[in-house]
Order: sequence, then structure tokens, then C-alpha cells
Amino acid sequence: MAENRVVKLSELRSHCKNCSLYDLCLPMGLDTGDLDKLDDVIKRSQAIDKNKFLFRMGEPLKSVYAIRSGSFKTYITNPDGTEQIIGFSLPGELLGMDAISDEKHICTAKALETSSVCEIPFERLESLAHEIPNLQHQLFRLMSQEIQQDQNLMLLLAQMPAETRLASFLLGLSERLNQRGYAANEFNLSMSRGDIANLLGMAVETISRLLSHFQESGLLKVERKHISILKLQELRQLATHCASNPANTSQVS
Amino acid sequence: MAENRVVKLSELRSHCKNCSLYDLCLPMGLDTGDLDKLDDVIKRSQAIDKNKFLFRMGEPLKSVYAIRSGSFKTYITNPDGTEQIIGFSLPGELLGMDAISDEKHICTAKALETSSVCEIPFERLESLAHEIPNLQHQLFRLMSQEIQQDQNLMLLLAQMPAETRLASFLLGLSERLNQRGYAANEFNLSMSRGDIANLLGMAVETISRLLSHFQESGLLKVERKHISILKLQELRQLATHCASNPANTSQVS
DNA sequence: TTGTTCCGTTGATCCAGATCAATTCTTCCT
DNA sequence: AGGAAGAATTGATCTGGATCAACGGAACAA
Repeated sequence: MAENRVVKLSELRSHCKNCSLYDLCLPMGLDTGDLDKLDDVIKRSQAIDKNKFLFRMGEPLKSVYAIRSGSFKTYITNPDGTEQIIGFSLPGELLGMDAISDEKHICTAKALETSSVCEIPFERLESLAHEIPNLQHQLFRLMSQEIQQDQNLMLLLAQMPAETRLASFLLGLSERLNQRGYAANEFNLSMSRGDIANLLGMAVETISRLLSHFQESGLLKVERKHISILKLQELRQLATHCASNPANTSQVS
Repeated sequence: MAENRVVKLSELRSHCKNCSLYDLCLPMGLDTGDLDKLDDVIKRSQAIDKNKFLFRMGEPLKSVYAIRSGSFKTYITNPDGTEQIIGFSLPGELLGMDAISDEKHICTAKALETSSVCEIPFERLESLAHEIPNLQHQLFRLMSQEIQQDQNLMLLLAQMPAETRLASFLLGLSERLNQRGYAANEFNLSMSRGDIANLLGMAVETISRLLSHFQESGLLKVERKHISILKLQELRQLATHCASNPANTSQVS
């Protein structure tokens, strides 16, 4: 009986070929044979509880991780103990690639909610990438994507006002959730206001005030962690910070 | 006579194996045979004049570029025409890797001074990386390094005061120049004050004032573009922003 | 249940650094 | 050389958002 149940669970563990994240994640575009090879090196984890670490700054690089469910925040701890959040990660995204250069993790990854991941021992991944050109390309693509994301955030941080930062953050989250099959206009924030503030380089109070303003002007409905986007177009206007937008009454000037 | 000179120049073009940047650049750690293969696909460019483009935002990815001499700035142009500088690049660094994900460049690279590069057609590089595991690793390493650099900048932008940003920028530049065989404590800025301000998310006036302050307090000597670091330790203190800061309210839950 | 602690909201005040303004120094063009 | 445009410095003012402060509401424990 017990053995039977184990077998069933292992089927359910969803090999890459059955995974709903197939077309976002590492194995995108791989044919069946290659997929099986990749599957062989992947260890699928037990659930990771909220606030538990996937890896921590300074640890040697052992594996990279593809998120299967849940979400994580990654952050750097500076010498003086303050933390800087680098990003939030969603299912289908790869964590730990920043560690390749020094062979140790330069940031910490902490679960924002109960989550699960696919662990991929890095050495085996690298040699597999050498066997499978397509997989090599996927890795390049995913790293390049991370560079793009970081650069977009730099742009926000360097020259956008608080309102634009938050609007852009919410839209980005909405789009990424949508790609993953969730509703684009209604979702739950798995991170705290403090985490958002930290990522965007602002004070918690400012986040709170802006969410209130966005709600007052009818752009959003905000109920604790639950966000509904009511006026997508206007939110996009705010996010792009287009100068030529006199009609927008919701500008907090 | 003329022919004789051409031959000499082509020797001087410095194959990777003779290049002084060997241990920083892409071919690091490759053995002689592999080095020759890589050398075969590299096109060494004519000089690129100041203010000329290496590639521009939106162009399809054709090649990546290893800088041989000079320096570049990379920047994004946003919809409203303003620019956001992403970084400055020095000899031995690779440009264009951000384009892999979308197969087109997401930023523009412009020469800050007369420069030269090694052009590496990306498709050939990718297939060569497949042949040479070590080269694949180098590419992963360099991309990972870029992620690290971007994340460090995000940290500065998100929570460091102006003084810390500039000190950190100068130190970073000094270290990178030093790795490349230049003096660490004395160098020329190839970028304008405006470019530095843009990168660090500050106003030009603030850069100017801070440089004056740093000079008044004996940390630096500033003569137009020429910077001498006089008190390295104290500059480091400023850059880490940990020196004398009693009440440190760490954010992040 | 009742603390206790953490998270989020809102109001009042303050300041680092942006913006505006004026001037000088560089560079580059014809 | 002269002159125009751009780069840098310095001073004066203004403001977006940080910080300080007070409080309400959730989550969790015992």
C-alpha cells in the first residue's frame, strides 16, 4: 500500500515534460530525448516553508533552482546589517545564477510563502549544457533575461519618481503572473509592504500612501495583500512616466 | 615596403595568446588549441571613434564584443527620450550579452574615447562554446559577473546617499583599472560628470559639489578629468557607509 | 481569552539633494 | 583668431519623499 502510494506520488512529481511551466522554464524548446536527460539530474524538493532559505550569501554554489511553486525574495546583506532586496522570483524562474562567477552565492534566497523548487546540481547542468546545445542556449537566455530585469530596475531606481516605481512594479508583477496562467488584473502580494519598499528604494510609508492614492483615484482596489487592477491603461501611463499626459487627474503632483 | 608594414601590423593585432588582457577576458583558462579556435572566429576591428556606436538599442544581435582598448558607455533610451546609463565598460569586458534573450540589443553602446574591440559573431561563439566546455564556462562566468555588477549598482541606487554612491563609483573604477595594469590611485575619467550623474541617479551639480568636498577634505585631487586618490582608506569608509552610524534601522522583514 | 509582536496606515515635520540661475572654462568649428 | 556650444563649478531656493510619531488591526502564542 505504502509503496503504491510512493509510486503515485513520484508520478505526480511532474517530470518536465508534463510541467505547466515547460514553456517558461529551463527546458523550453528541448526535444523529448534531451528532456529526459535533464529530468534525470533534477532533484525535486520537499516543500520549503515560508521564511526558510534556499541558499544564503557566501555559501558555495552547489545547485541552481527552478521554482515550481510559491515565491522567493533574494537579497544582499551589507556589512552594516541592512538588507537590499534584489528581486522577487516566481514559478518558472531560475535562482542562483549570480553565483557562477565566484562559485559562491552573493545573495540570499528566502521563501515568501510555502514553495517548492527543482534543484539542479550546477556541475551536472553545466556538463549537460555541453551535451545539449539547446540547453546551453536556454541558460544563456535566462541569464540574459536576468540582466535585463536588473537593468530595468536600475532605470526605475535611478530616475523615476516613487509613483512610477510602484506602478511599474505592480504592472511587472501582473504580467509575470499572467504569463504563468494567473489572472493579470487580480492577484495576491506574497511580499510585505516593507519588502516592496526596500526593493524600490523607498520608505514603507510611501508605499502605503501611494497604494491609498491609487485606490482613491480608482486605479486599484487594495484589500490588504489582495490587489485588483481596475484601470490598466492609466496605470500604464503612470508606469511609463510619459510627460505628455495632461488628462490624468490621478497625478499626485 | 608597404606590404612589410602590413604584415607587422597583423602580428601586432595581438592574438588572444599574446593579449595583455588574456587573464581577464573571454579566453581566460583556455589551452593553446582552444585559443586558436577562438582566435579564428574573432574579427579585430578598426578604431572606433569617440561618440561612435558599437551597437544600438533594437538592432538584432549579431556579435558580442570584447573591448581591447578605450571605454564605452551603455545606456537605455526611454520612450520620453531621456537616457539611463547602465554602466561603463573597460578593456577585457564583454559587451552585448544582454541581447541574447530577445536576440536584439536592449541598450546602446557608445565609445567614450577612441577605442578598439574584438568582434565575436554570436552564433559562432555559441557553437564554439558547445565544442569547448571551458569557453562555455567563461561565458557563464562573464554573464554572472555582469549580474553581480548590476546588483551592486542597484544596492547603491536603492539606499545609499549621494556621497557613498560617488565614493563607491570611484573606488570601483580604480579597482577595475588596477586589474588592467593601470595605477589604482591615479586615473583619467573618460566619461563626463553628466554621465556619472546619470549612472548614479543624481544631478550633475551634486557630482561637482561632492568632488569639490572630497578635494577640500584631502581625499582626492581633482584636476578636470584627472583624479588622484590621496586617502584610500577614508574613501573606502565613505563607500561602505558604515563608519560612524549609530542608529541603523534595517528594513526587510 | 489576553497579551505581545509585527504589519500597515495616516499625519506632521524635516532635509538631502533636485532644480533654477549665473558665471567661467573647454572644446571645437569656420 | 573669434565665436558658439557644451561642460563644469558655485550659489540660492524648493520639494519629494524620508523620518518621526501615534495608532489600529492581524497573527500568533499560551
